Amino acid sequence: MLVPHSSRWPTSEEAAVREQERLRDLVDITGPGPDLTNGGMIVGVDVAYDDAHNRAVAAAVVLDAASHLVIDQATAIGHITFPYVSGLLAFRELPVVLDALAALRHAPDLIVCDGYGFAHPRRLGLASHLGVLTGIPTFGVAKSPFLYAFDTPGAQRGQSSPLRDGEQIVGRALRTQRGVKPVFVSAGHRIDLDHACAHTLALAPRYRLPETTRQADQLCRRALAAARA
DNA sequence: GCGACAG
DNA sequence: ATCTTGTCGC
Repeated sequence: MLVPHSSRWPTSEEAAVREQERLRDLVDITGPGPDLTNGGMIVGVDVAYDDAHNRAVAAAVVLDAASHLVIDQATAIGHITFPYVSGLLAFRELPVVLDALAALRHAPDLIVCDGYGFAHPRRLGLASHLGVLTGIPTFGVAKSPFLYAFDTPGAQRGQSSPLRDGEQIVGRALRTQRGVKPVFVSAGHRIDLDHACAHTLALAPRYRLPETTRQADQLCRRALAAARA
């Protein structure tokens, strides 16, 4: 797919924060997102790290929206150019993620990220950031509540509770499987929270994490292991 | 000042 | 994220 390489990659934390403040005004977390009732492509992205060699490998795996079968996939390897800083994860992960997305045959209809979107100190988590850079609808599914508060959702699959930053609702704790910890969903760009949660639930019929994330996670780990050897 | 802190 | 064995359960 075509990916604009016009994005800026700051090297200091101060410049990164300024870039987030510039991009957050471009985010749109309203609307139903893409209509996938007549088919479509959902892509999951994830990154694995090799700190010893200062390298990162990203994977992008495209699933058919209806069958959840893998129809395309790509990986990319790159140098780590930004440290892990809570709140600035996008600057560490997205450069190599964009390279993996660029290697796909076609542009997907929806991107599922490992992490947050709107639920972020400046409302620009990596999912929202990636959405603004690509123009493609995105949302985030995280494995921990980050900085935010929530009440334990009901035990049944599909039950949820608001994820709160003070009085503001920034996402949702969603139970994708009975008897398993919830995941934390937030809107990224060009799709609202309700639709993001519906997609998350549909993508997790058997496991806690959506199939997109599981496939991308496995692929980038395999690719990193292959690069080491 | 100290600890917490997506991946 | 990553370092890491066995173990309980479907």
